[in-house]
Amino acid sequence: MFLSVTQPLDLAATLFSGQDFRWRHDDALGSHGVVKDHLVALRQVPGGLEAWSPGLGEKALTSLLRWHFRLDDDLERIHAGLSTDPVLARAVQRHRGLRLLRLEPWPALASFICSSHANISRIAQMVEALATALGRPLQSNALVRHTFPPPALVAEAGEARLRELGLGFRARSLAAAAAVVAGGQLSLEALAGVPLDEARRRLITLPGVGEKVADCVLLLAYEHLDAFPIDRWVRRAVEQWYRVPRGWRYEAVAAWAREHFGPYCGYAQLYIFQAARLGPGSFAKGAGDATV
DNA sequence: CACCCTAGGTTCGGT
DNA sequence: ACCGAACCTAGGGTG
Repeated sequence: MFLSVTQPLDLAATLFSGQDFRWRHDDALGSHGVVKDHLVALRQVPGGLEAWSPGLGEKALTSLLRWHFRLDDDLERIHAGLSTDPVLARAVQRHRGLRLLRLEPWPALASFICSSHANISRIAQMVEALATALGRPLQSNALVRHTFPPPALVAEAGEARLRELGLGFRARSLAAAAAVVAGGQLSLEALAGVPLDEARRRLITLPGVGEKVADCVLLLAYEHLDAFPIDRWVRRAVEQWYRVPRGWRYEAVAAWAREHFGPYCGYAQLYIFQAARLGPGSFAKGAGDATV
């Protein structure tokens, strides 16, 4: 089916920007991924998206995509608000169409526990291994993808099995966090609507979840657009571009960001992250000579 | 081809 | 409270 999209949308940039790790590119099929246990294939075409999902009607697929791509966010207005800052204005202009994604809490939490000390392709590899080994197959013709396994199954798999799947030292944390969630000691459902600080405190009680991972989950899965996850890219960027002092604690930088960028600082983080990785002026190895 | 280093962080042990 | 190091492993860079 064709889905008309009038909002700015750069599909490839959005899908592979390290928010969701379930999307893969395929020359023949376009991009395919798994959203809320549905296999979805997408291709960007003039005026919108060509979308396809086995077993989903047009109405259901439309609402699934509006949900995932946050098509109800008025991106133009958010851009305008952020563009009062000249540094951000340039990043927004360059990466126009890069959108925040909306994710389910558990897959997001598990993915970002895996993100520790790994790059995007490595994270995607771990997440895919989890799904392939423990998830339910979703098949259509030659294409097979898998649902993301629920907490109980990940807990049941245990540390040793997760290590076999290539998670390394993250296996212990993920198995333990899954057990806490599966056992009901921490309800991810009950976190919805909880204020940022309190939700953050609760998430951080989970093994493998620190400030950065908690903020990623809150931003992407709990509608906290004022969360500002700070990884090494973002920290380096704000230190260099905004003269934020080196050595500021995480929470000090986050407070500065909320003050400086306002209630949509989560979107600001997205563009800063992308600009830091992809330049110009990127800190990425070798990016400087290619793009400047 | 062997070796070194880093990658979207968290945790643990020592001041 | 505040640093510093270790932690698995894949992948790219260097000798």
